[in-house]
Amino acid sequence: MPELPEVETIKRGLLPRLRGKVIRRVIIPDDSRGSRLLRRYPSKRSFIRKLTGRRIITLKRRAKYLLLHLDTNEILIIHLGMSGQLLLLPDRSVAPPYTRLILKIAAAGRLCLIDPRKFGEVYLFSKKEGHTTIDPFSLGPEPLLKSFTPEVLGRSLKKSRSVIKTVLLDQKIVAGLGNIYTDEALFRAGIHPRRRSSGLTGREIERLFQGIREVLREAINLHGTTAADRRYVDSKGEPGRFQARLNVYQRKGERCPRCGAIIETVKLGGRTAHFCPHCQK
DNA sequence: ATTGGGACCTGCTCGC
DNA sequence: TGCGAGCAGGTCCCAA
Repeated sequence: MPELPEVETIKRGLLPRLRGKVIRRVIIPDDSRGSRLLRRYPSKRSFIRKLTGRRIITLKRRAKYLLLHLDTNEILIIHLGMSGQLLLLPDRSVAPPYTRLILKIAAAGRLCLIDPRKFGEVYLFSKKEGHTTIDPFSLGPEPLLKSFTPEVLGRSLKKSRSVIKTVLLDQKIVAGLGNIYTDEALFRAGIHPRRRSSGLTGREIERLFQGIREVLREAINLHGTTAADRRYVDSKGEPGRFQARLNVYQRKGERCPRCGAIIETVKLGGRTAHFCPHCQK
């Protein structure tokens, strides 16, 4: 579900409510197949022990990961997978169905991670001495930072032999894009998703760079995309509003807002790419 | 070494 | 109405 703009929205919503607060209790509800949530963290017991009583210093986002910096040298890392939600609910509310993790936060409420499909994952990462940023996943550049430039993008695209749609989904190339925003960025750039990334011209790379930046900024401003199934909501349960601005994603069979041609889809790398056959060459 | 395909999960929608 | 197939915002793992 959540791509960069959705995770950014969740982070912004939670930051003022969680900053400086203490985690009083950690609950991982029983799961018949054990906790897949902690599949890369060695021990549920030590996870709970290390979190309990910790103060949350700040919240950050890296790509699609939410990072809770604790008053120890550790960071709680949350990834919401395909179907994850993070809701901060009042103290005495009942945990919704599919709640996989509950953090009881003093003077804030219950932070519930809800995840029907169990693709979400959490773990604790220890900050190394002298490192201010963490990067355990060898992620590529943050697309909204200054360090991301058309040249940086272009160099990565030249190296790959794959199709541009697939390459943009690779988190090592650009961190934070998913199926929605790759489709929308390619539309804005006028590039067909099946083009070879190494064959793009300098001008096309420039347009793609701008397209990525613009679509992410606009989506953040509108609090992300709540698609047809309405699964994505922010930490207060509010849907996003960017879906009204989608040009191609989930608009198969509809008319292109720019030229009126019928939007098509194609399967690439196991994902559905949406595009306008007239505007995207 | 890349890269493409399947696996991991569950719920929902659509067509027969 | 019922049922099975196919689909879904992501990432990892393994065989070519």
